[in-house]
Amino acid sequence: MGNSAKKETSARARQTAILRAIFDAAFERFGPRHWWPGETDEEIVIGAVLTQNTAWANVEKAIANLREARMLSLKALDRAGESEVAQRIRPAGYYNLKARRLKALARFLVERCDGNLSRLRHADPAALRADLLQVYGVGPETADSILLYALSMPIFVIDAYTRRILARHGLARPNASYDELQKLFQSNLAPDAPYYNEYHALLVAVGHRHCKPTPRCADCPLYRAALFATRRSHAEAQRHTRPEVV
DNA sequence: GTCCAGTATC
DNA sequence: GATACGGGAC
Repeated sequence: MGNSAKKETSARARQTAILRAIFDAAFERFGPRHWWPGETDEEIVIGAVLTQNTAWANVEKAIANLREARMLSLKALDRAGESEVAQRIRPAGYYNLKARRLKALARFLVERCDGNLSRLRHADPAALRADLLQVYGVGPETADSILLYALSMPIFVIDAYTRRILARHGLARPNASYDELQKLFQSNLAPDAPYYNEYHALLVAVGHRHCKPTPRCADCPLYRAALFATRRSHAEAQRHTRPEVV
C-alpha cells in the first residue's frame, strides 16, 4: 500500500472512531430511544410527512385525529378527499400542503404495493429511494425515514439536528449537502439498520436538548466525547457557534 | 430566498 | 411577543 493510501485508510478509521464515540456517548445518556414511535409501518410513513419541519407533539395530535376518523392508512388516505384530510391534520401545521403530500404518497404506495409496505421490504433501496424522491412532497429526509424506519433498510437519515451537530464539532461544513452528510455516515459505518435507527434518534435527542440554535454545551454528552476525538476542530467550532459562552 | 401554519415553550 | 419545530417545492 502506498503512503497516500495508508493516510486515507487511517483518516477513515479515525472518522469511524469519532462517529462511534459520538454514538456511544449519546447512547450512554439517552439510549435506547425506541424510534420510530409509530405502531405500524403505514403510520410511520404518514408521520414522516406530517413531521416535516414540525414538532412531534403536534404530529401526534394529527395522527390521533386520523386514527379517530379511520384514515390512518394508505388506502384510506388514497380514497379520502384532500380537504377532509387537511382538516384532520390541522394540528400538525401546513395542513393544506401536507394533505396534498399525503395524498400523493398514498397514491404512489397503493399503486406500488397496494398499500402493503411489507411487500417492499426486499426492494432495492437505491431504486426505491429514487422513486420516492419523484413523489410530490417527498424529499431526501422523508424518503430516508421511510426506508429506514418503515422498511428497516440500512439508510442513514440526515436532519437539521444532524447537520448542526456535525458542523459544530468540525466534522462537516455547515452548508454540506444532504448526500454529503449521509455519505459521511454510510461510508464510515457498516450498513446496519438497527444501529442507524438508534443513531439518528440519539442525534435528535442531543439536538433537541443541547445542540439547539443557542447551544447548551455545558452538560452535553458529546462535549467530552467530541473533545477527545477532535479537540482542535471542536474548539474551533465553539468559537463560531458560541460567541458569548466559553 | 420565500412560502407553508398550528402549537409549545421561553 | 418571539422563537423553534424530527422539510420540501417553487
